[in-house]
Amino acid sequence: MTNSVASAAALASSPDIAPPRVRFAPSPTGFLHVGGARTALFNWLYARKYGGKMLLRIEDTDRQRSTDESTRAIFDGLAWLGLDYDEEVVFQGSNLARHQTDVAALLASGAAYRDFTPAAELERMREEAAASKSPFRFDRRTAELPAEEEARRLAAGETFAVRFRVPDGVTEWHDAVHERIAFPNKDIEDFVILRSDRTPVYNLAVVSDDIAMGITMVMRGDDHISNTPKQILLYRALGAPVPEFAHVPMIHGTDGKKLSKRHGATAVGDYQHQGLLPSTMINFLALLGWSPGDDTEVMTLDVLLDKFSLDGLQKKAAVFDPQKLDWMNGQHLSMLPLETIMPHVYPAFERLGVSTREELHARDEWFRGLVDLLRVRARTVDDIALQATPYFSEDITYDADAVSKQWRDADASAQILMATRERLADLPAWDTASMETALRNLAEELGISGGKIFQPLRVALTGLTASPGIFDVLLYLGRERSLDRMQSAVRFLKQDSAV
RNA sequence: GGCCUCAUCGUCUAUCGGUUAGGACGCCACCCUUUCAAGGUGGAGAGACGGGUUCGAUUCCCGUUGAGGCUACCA
Repeated sequence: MTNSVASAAALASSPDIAPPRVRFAPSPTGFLHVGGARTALFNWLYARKYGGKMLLRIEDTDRQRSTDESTRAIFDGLAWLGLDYDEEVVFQGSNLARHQTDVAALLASGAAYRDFTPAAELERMREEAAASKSPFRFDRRTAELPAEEEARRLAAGETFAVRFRVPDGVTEWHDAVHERIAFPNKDIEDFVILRSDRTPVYNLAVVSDDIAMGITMVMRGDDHISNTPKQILLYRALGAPVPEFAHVPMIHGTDGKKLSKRHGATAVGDYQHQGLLPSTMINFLALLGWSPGDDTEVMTLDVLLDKFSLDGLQKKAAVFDPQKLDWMNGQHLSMLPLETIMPHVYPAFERLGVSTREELHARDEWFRGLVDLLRVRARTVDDIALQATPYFSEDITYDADAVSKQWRDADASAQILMATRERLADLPAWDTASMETALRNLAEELGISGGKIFQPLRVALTGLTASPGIFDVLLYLGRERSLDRMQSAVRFLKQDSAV
């Protein structure tokens, strides 16, 4: 919401908090995952609802796995969904100096210490612990090194990692979705905050950046719950205010396991290319792990914004149901203003080779009318394009089932088709009202039901048994093409009965 | 293994101590109807288990079970 009147109205209903600053912080190591997109959505809704700021931070500190392509996919995905953000995008990798400064401060205050234990040695201890089935916790062997020994090893050029000195006690917080969560500090080991190559580890980088960005509310997946006590400890040691936390539930696949590639499309881009509407994705994702509290289901972004509140956040993981997604897209397809869906329709026609953008624009009014006719019976924009094929291609292929069902008696069908063609050819005007009058009269004269005429005609015109109303089909196909198709059908039927 | 989190129809959810436990997707039937959709009506379908607290528990507490997450000098 960029509209100031609207945001002022939203503010009036906001909780008694200062405008929140939230962030979406994906790591660019794959495509924008639906889970990530939902986290972004909730953050966005929260920021926009309460007049706050939504920031974007790319956590690219893992040089091995981070790619520019992936960063672009995140930007593209957010843009497609219509989730914008404020201020400059922050790239975590460029904050290295600050991260190191923060570690130095922690070292200076005694909140952290140097650990000279070689990685291989740590590995060995971990394996030993695993073998004896006892939990491994760093034994603090280097937590209290005498100053002179430390100086000596430093001078000798020994490498070291920096570990946070976890204090005694219990670390707890009030989570916006889980209420109170507490971790006894004895269960938290002295975790590494700076690697021996002087690069920061995740928890330190996140806290350092969230402090620098002035983040007041951290909303993220609940797989981060166990990172939270470590981060809270870091905030305190750094002398910074601890933000609020909201841990939203995970999204699972149909088998109850964490959503992954096995479950099919998990990248937002996949759905975009399958002809899903962005408003559907938003609507569907919002309802996974959040509820407006009433029975409203099909919603556009502005309605979502109106209804959103932290209270509706769920604790339980939600299963991603592709069937409901499909249904919802069908709802959006028929409910949204035609202008809103048209931009998504043109690319589908091109992608599926049904038509070209130039051709479509050349007779845009006709095209929009056709889309309007088809959208109510489609579930994706690709469906629309596929169903529109008979109105674009020169040739027509008769579906085998359609032929055997509706043209069972070839001679009779040909007779009816010829009579039908004659009446339509004589029509003074090509409009649905005249068509209907003419054909209903014909049916009465022949003493048959309308369906006996409409059904064979539908096959002749589209090759299929399913289509929009038959008069609309005639209208959109046009007089010439309709009459041609009927002629071809008669030819086909006569040939067929001759064999 | 340890720590943390979670638990209402197959799935998404409503319920904030008292309801014939409501809605939606999916499934089935019927209606509408020139077909297919859409729409309408109806149906089958749930409080994991065991203890408490209470006049009364899906709801509050404890335990069990199950599920998920974390457990790196990854993020």
